[in-house]
Amino acid sequence: MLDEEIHLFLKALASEKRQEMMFLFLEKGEITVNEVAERIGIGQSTASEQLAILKRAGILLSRKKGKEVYYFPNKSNVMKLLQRFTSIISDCCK
Amino acid sequence: MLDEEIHLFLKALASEKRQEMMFLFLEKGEITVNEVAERIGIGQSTASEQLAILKRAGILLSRKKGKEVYYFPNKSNVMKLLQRFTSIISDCCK
DNA sequence: TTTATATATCGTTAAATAGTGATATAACGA
DNA sequence: TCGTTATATCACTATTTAACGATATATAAA
Repeated sequence: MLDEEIHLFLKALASEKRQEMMFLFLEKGEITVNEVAERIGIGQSTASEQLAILKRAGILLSRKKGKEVYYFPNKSNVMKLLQRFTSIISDCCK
Repeated sequence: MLDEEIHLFLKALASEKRQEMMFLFLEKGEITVNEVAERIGIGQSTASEQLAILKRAGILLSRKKGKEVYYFPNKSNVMKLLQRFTSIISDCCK
């Protein structure tokens, strides 16, 4: 149907908690796992797992600095996927 | 976070089955509930429920003709939501 | 090297979602 | 009117997803 990449992307965006997470990055640019857990009000392991989902979906990237891992938006990829999805819809559904 | 409308929209698109459904409309324009059930390979009641989710999410509309209900894409609303979402992302995440 | 901290992964439980068959409702045709 | 068909809704079960605490790994600091 939709290619796998877009499917993963849409799935990742479906959860309210993950949407909240995304929007943390608007303010902060990049954030550590623990910071996300605190700000959203979930456990460390949950935050780690949800961030991994966003990363697999092409929405976030991460870099390790010392013992911390900073996550940050993969904005160009998000825009690319959104545009692809938009044009699929736009070209169809006469 | 995201307004409720966009949240619902993204949630509705998360499921593979609902994505398949959407893409049926690319070919056919409008389809009845039973037709959807057959084409996707799910029961009538499931199709009805999933179509209702897509409708609540602003993705489909329906009209009744005799005893059948035809569903069809609410393309203008989908485009509107997609564009709103795109510009939220685009304006952020420096 | 030992201790402390940050993260990821694992096993489990809880909650949300999707699926089914049965049934109610509404419209059509005999 | 009565039977048939299309859909929606309901009660229930199964599947998926999210959450947690415990633990393993890696880095930093004492």
